[in-house]
Amino acid sequence: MSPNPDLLADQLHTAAIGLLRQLRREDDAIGITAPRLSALSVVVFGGPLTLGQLAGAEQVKPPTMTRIVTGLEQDGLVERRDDASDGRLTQIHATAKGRKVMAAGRARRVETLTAAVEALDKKHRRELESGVRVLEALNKSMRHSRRPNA
Amino acid sequence: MSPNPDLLADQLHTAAIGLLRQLRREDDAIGITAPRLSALSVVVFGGPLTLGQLAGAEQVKPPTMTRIVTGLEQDGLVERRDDASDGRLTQIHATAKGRKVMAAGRARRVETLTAAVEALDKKHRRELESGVRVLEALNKSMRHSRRPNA
DNA sequence: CGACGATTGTTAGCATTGCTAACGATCTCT
DNA sequence: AGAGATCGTTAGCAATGCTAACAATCGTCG
Repeated sequence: MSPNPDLLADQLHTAAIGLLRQLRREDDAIGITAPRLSALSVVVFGGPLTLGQLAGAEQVKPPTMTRIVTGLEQDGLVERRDDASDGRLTQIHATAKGRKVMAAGRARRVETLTAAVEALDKKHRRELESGVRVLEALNKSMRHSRRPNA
Repeated sequence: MSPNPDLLADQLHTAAIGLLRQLRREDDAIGITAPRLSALSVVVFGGPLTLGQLAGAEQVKPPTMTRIVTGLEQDGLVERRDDASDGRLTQIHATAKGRKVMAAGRARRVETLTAAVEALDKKHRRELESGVRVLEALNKSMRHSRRPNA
């Protein structure tokens, strides 16, 4: 019962991959890809922010975020606005449509997952909740303990 | 403390996305991408199997798996062999190098994650373990409850 | 035995994401 | 004013994922 870190890490990895493969399909079916939905979520709930900040939040390089934002903009979900005080900055604002789509998309995005979670009994659901908490903490710690590399 | 399924599902989704973004970077640094490593894992541990079976196991369409296998083959990690009894089938075998790289890759792949897991105290580690168990069950149930679509 | 249909894998072509490198514009500091 | 830093974009590369269309092979049925 004392979890081996290596094994646990590997199992977590595998489980996360499997989960996302499922969800990606759902997202694709909605007509908005996962990275875009994720970015839109940040813009909608995190208020207007610059492209660089958004890239940082999504842990992606600026060129990648430029394209994602362009896509969202073409779909009318976000808006680019020049910053009044600093001409280099581009503020990304959510549009009304963006907010609407986000609400609907968010609901549908996790529909399958929600159904699966609902099927769990209370005990398992609580276990999952604890696990998610730990997972969130894990993400933060990994994000901050950037090592040079291998 | 009774977890709301919607919220929990969404948090899980977000956490899984964040986790994989981290790990993908590690995988990339190794020189083998996540889908390839995952496929290689199946071939190494799941014995020889046909391309179609591999595609099914990885929940990917055959054309996608064709390219992944081609990549692995060019790296000398797997081998294509014609099936003796059915000329349509292509059996995918792991090479010695493939097995070796797998072992090393697997270790390095979860290195960062392992370090993060190791940093957890016993209580949190056990919570994470329970969560992973539930997650695995969740994946299976989602995989089987394929709905038409939205 | 031969032809038709089903199965398997491949090729071709499209879209998306992710990166690095290089550039233009703008700000800041001297 | 000018030098250097910062921000976003463009360009170009690699990889994944899909659908559509094809070739090859198998199995069955007349």
